[in-house]
Amino acid sequence: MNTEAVLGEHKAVRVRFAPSPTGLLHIGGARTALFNYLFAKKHNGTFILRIDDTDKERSLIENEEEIIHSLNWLGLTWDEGAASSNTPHGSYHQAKRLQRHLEFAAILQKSSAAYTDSEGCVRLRYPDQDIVVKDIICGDCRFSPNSLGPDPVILRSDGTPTYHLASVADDIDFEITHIIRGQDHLTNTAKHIVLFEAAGAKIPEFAHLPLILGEDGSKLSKRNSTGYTTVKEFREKGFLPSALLNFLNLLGWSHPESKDIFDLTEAANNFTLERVNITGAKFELSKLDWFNGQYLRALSEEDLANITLPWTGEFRTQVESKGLNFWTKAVTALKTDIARLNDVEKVASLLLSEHVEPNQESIDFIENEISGPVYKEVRSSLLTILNEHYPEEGESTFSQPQVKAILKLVKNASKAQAKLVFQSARIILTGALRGAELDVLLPHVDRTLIISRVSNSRE
RNA sequence: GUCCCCAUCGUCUAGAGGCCUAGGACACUGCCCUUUCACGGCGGCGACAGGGGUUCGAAUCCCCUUGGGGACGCCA
Repeated sequence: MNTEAVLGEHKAVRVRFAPSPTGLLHIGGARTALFNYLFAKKHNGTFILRIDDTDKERSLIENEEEIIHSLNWLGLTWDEGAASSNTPHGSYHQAKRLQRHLEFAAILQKSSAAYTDSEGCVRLRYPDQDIVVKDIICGDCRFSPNSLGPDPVILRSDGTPTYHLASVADDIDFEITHIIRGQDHLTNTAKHIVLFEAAGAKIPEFAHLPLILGEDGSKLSKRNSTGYTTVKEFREKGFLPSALLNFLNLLGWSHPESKDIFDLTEAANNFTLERVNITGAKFELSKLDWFNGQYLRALSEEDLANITLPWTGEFRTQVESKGLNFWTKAVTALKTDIARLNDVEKVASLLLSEHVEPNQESIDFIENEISGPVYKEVRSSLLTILNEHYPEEGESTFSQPQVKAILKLVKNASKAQAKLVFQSARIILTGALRGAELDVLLPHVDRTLIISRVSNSRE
């Protein structure tokens, strides 16, 4: 049971990602979509998007739109299915395939593979023998029918199909060859195998992916209070799709050459289900932050400017009026200060504010009995020195050598430790103890702004 | 509770009997670069859950214990 054997049969690989629009796309779903995508690409197969909207009450069109938006944002494009122009099998929305599902249920009832219960539901009848799920990742899992709970409902008392029926019917009709989904579906798969057999259909290959766990070690869900879990949230927090994808790719899979940073093409070329782990993986945000930094810093100047511009927030108009050239140079110089895109507004503020509010760390510094006096001294000497210096002819900003020279004068005007002097200057000019180098930042800030920051700073 | 699955550094993982005094990445930390932060570079800390087997030899195979997770819906 391995993919090589399947390849040997020269059967065209067809996989599907089948989200339910009862919620948004969360990262577990995104990882499932990713692995389906990679498997399809690796085998020159077809990646299909199906919308599992059999729960009429809770399925929302907004959710469906957001799921599709998220998949597109990630770049996980599908070859066939919902929201695609390629739809050889008709609708890929389960709700629209009601007739087909009812037909399937009727066939099952006729062959007594299913029966109507006292409540009016149609249930699948379990066989007497154990059901074995043959899984590429998990190996063989044997279930005795009575351990799977009551016979699964396939038609509700109102006559509508449930997930089990609709999913299997569509997997058969869409000629799905490999079902790649989360391990939480393992027992469902046992039920589905019964359905496939009752339908006389070929049973697809299965691969159950390890679960992505929250920091507390339990299944990551929307209810998980720690951090964010939906792709939408990651997008809004300023993560790059490339970084999120790379991070997700390494949750349960490893590159054969132990590479850490690779794109979708590289992953697809090397992807095999045999390299997928069986153990659940905890999600750790700090690693995602690292990936984000790596991808952000690898961006070209042009891409960096274009991607960061919409994140300038309240400074956007000002940035745009100063021009793309200004922004490109400034954001490139300050890119080591950006971890997530929502840090960009802070960077814009450092370039354009007349006044900077010191953060708590800085206030402590100002109020400290050792550093406080240095701060005061630096503040007044900075004011004096700046009043005597002007940018070169025709410029509104100091050049980097000028900034360096000014800082040197400030440093020499004090007998205090260089470190304290520079930290003081940093607080006065940026409001923070940490951040970009002053001689990198200041050449992008107008002299008038610099002076007003100093005079507006705390005394 | 019943059934299924799992178990290598704090985290993600490499590892398919000797190449393992267990490798990499994140995090943490030290040094260098920097008259300040970061980025970067070079180091450090840090794991085969426990116990029995099998074997000349086990992180790797088997069993038990313990621990963890998942599933048991007219949700998907």
